[in-house]
Amino acid sequence: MKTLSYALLSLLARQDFSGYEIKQLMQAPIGFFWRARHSQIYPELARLEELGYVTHEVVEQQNVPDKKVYTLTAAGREQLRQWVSEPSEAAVIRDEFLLKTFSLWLADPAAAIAVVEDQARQHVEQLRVYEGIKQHIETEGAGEFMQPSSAYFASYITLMQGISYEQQYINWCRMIVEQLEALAD
Amino acid sequence: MKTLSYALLSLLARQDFSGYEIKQLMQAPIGFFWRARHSQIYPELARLEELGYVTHEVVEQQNVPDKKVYTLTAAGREQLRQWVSEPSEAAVIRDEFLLKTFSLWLADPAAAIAVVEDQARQHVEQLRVYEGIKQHIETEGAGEFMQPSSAYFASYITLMQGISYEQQYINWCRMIVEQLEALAD
DNA sequence: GAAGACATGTAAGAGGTTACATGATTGT
DNA sequence: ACAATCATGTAACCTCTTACATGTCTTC
Repeated sequence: MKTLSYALLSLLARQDFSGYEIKQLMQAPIGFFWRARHSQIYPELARLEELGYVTHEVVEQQNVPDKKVYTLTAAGREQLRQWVSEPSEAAVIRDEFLLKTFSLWLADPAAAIAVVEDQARQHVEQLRVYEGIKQHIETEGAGEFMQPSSAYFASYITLMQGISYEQQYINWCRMIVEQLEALAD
Repeated sequence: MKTLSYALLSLLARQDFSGYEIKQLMQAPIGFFWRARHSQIYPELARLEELGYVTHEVVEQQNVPDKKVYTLTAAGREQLRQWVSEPSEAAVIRDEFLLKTFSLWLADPAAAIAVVEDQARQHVEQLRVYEGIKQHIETEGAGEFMQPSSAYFASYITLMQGISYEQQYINWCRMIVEQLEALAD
C-alpha cells in the first residue's frame, strides 16, 4: 500500500466523502503535507474499494451531477490503525529554495535579498492560513482537541507542526536577510 | 531545466567532481534537501554536457577504474546564477510521518508514544550530523563563511536551516509525547 | 456568451526508484 | 571465500503532473 492510500483512508476515517470532496481536501488541509490531484485520487479510491477498505454509494443530486460517496470499512480502519502504529523513516526534505540558498553566493546581494524576502512572504501567508485553521479547531473541537482519542487532537498536533515549521522558516529567512544587509556594505 | 540539473551545477560551481563523487555528495551534504541516485546523475551530467554547461575529461587512475571529472563552464555558471536570482514557489512538505500523526487518534496511546519517540530519535541523529558539519565549516571556512560572496556562507546558511528544522521537529515530537503521557492517564 | 463550480474519469509524459550489468582491488 | 569500495552505465517500473474528455447549472 502506498502512502496516498493512507492519506485517503485518514480522511474517510473522519467522515464519508465523495471523490470530489477528497480532491479538495487534498489541496488544502491534508494537502499541506501530502498532495494529490484528482487524476490520482479517483483511480486510487476504486483500488481501495477492490481491496475492501472502502465502499461507495451513488448519491443523486439536483442541478449538479450525481456523486459517489465513499465510506471506510472496518478492514480499512484496521489497516490504517496498523500503519499508524508502525515507525516511519524520517522524511527527506525536498526544497528547491534550499538548493538556491546553497548557491546564493553567486547572486548579487540585491537579488539575493529579493528572493529570500519573497520566500519569507510566502511562508508568512501560509502561517496565516494555519493560524486560521487553528482557531477553527479550537472552537469547533473545543472539549475534544486535548483528548488523544479524538480526531481533533490528531488534527491539532499535525497543524501545530505546520505552524511551528512556518515560524521557523520565516525566522531563518529573516536571519539571512539581516546578514546580507549587514555584510553587503 | 529541471531542479536536479541545478543541484549538480551547484556542486560543480564549488569544485570539479566526477560523477561518482557527485553521487556521494547527493547522498549526504546536498542530499539533505535534494537527493538523487547514480542512475539519474550519470545521464543528467551527459545532458548538461550536451547543453554546454559542463565539460569533462577522463582521469586515469591506478588500481581503480578511470573516472570522468566534470568542470562547470562559464555558461553553466551563468545559468545557475540566473536560476538562483529567480523567486521560487514555497516547497510543499511531503512527510509520511505527518500523515501518521493526522491519524494518531486511532492508535493506542502506548503505540502512539512509541512511533513519535522513534521519529524524534531519528531527527536527533540527523541534528548531530548537521552539528558536525557546522563545526567543519566554521573551522575550514573560518574567515569566509560570513561573506555573502563565499561558497562557505551559502553552505553555512543552508546548514543553519537544517539545524533549525531538526530542532523544531524534535521539540514538536517531545510536546506530543508529553501530551500523550499526561492525557492518557 | 463566458467563466467557474460540480463531478468523474483516462492518457501521455516527466521524474524518480529499484534492479540489472560489469569488473578490478582491498579488507575481513 | 565474501563483502565493500571505486566507477559508470542501462532498463523496468512506479508515482505524480499535465493534458484530454464530457456535461449541467449558476453567476457575471
